[in-house]
Amino acid sequence: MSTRARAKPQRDRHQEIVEAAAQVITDRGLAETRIQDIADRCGVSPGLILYYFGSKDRLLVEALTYANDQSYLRMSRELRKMPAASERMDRLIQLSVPGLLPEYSLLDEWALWLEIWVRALRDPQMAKERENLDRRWVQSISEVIRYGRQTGEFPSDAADADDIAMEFGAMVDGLAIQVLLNDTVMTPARMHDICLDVARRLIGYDGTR
Amino acid sequence: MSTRARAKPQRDRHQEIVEAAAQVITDRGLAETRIQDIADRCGVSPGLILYYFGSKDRLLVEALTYANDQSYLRMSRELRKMPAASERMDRLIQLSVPGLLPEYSLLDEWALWLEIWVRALRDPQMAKERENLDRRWVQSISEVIRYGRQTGEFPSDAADADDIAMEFGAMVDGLAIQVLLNDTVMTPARMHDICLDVARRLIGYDGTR
DNA sequence: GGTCACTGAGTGACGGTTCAGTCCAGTGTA
DNA sequence: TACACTGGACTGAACCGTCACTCAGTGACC
Repeated sequence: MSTRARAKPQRDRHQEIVEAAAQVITDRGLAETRIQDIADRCGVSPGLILYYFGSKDRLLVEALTYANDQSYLRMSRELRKMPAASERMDRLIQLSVPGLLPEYSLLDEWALWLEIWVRALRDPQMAKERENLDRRWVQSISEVIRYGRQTGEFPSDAADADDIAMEFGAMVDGLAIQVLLNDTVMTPARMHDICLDVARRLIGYDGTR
Repeated sequence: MSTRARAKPQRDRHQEIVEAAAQVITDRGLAETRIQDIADRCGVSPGLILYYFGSKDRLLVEALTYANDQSYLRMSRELRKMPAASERMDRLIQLSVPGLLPEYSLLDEWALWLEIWVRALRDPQMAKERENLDRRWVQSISEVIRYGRQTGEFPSDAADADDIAMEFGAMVDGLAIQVLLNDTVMTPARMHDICLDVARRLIGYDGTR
């Protein structure tokens, strides 16, 4: 019996699998992610995963970059809604602190960065991809700075926007790692304070905190 | 006549295995590290590894913390040799940039940090260990700052030494990740420049660069 | 003789990959 | 409308290499 109708309504399987994979990776970690888990999550056989992606590795890389892509786009969209550069900067900072906002915990997103980094150590394709992804994030910082300088909201006599963005972005990465790993000293609130502080010092605007 | 020694010269096997494990992890990555590899590296059977450590996991955690320990101690020793605080600070910075000094590439050390972080995501013991290790590094930064203030070499009117150290340490982490992953924009030299620059700005001393 | 470091041959589980075959939608044909 | 055929999505089971871990045994030393 079991005249199994095509259970799933024919949506884009490729997409569906990538999303499931990203989910599994955040849940169990890259090293503990099995094809079976991904298959289970979209109610499909392991064979089908390979049918679409050829190998586990190809899927993993795609899932990692896809997930990062998504959160980048979400932030981009958010920022564009704010008219003032200082608002954008403050929001950008909020959206960089893992665990600060209950509605966007970002813990998963940051955990995926760690996985990307480790994989990039030995996988040249991942290394290249990682650089692209990272560049984009730093760019959106420097865009906010330039935007503020253009509108006259930020002073224009400070350092090069790209340099500030790199420096600031690096600090955010370092702090986020600690927060993500549940450091007892570096809490989300403290990271948030530091970021606001440093941003204002580097860019030269004053917040309304 | 003295009794003939064992085939293996009786050195502390425990130690030997931990060192071999650390080596293998840096070579192949945590995920690709097999007991067999470690056994091979110290010319011993896989059984013996388990005989000493009970499980692979226990050995891995010990190896990761051990390796970190070693490089911390090495830096500590180095710094103590320098009389001037500014020299200490400059050396500390040199010893933080992966791939800057040919004699201490530090690439391995930083790669191990990445592995520690990922593991700490899901292993509470590793998370705790990671915090201890990290705290120590940050502390040695703030010690240098306090030392410089004590000797009058650094101004004492700037921010709290611990705060500066955390902030600076976080930035170093973030930059080091990029350098480690062969970023085309963030080279060792550039990271070095940024670090010197930021350190001088934060601490308020002037370098002789 | 007893203990301890150590070996090496298992063993069992796991998990990626393969593959032969099933099911079905669509298409062409009469 | 009925039927045959095709190609692609999908399954389930089997395959097979890999590894962590076990254990019975060995030889050296006290």
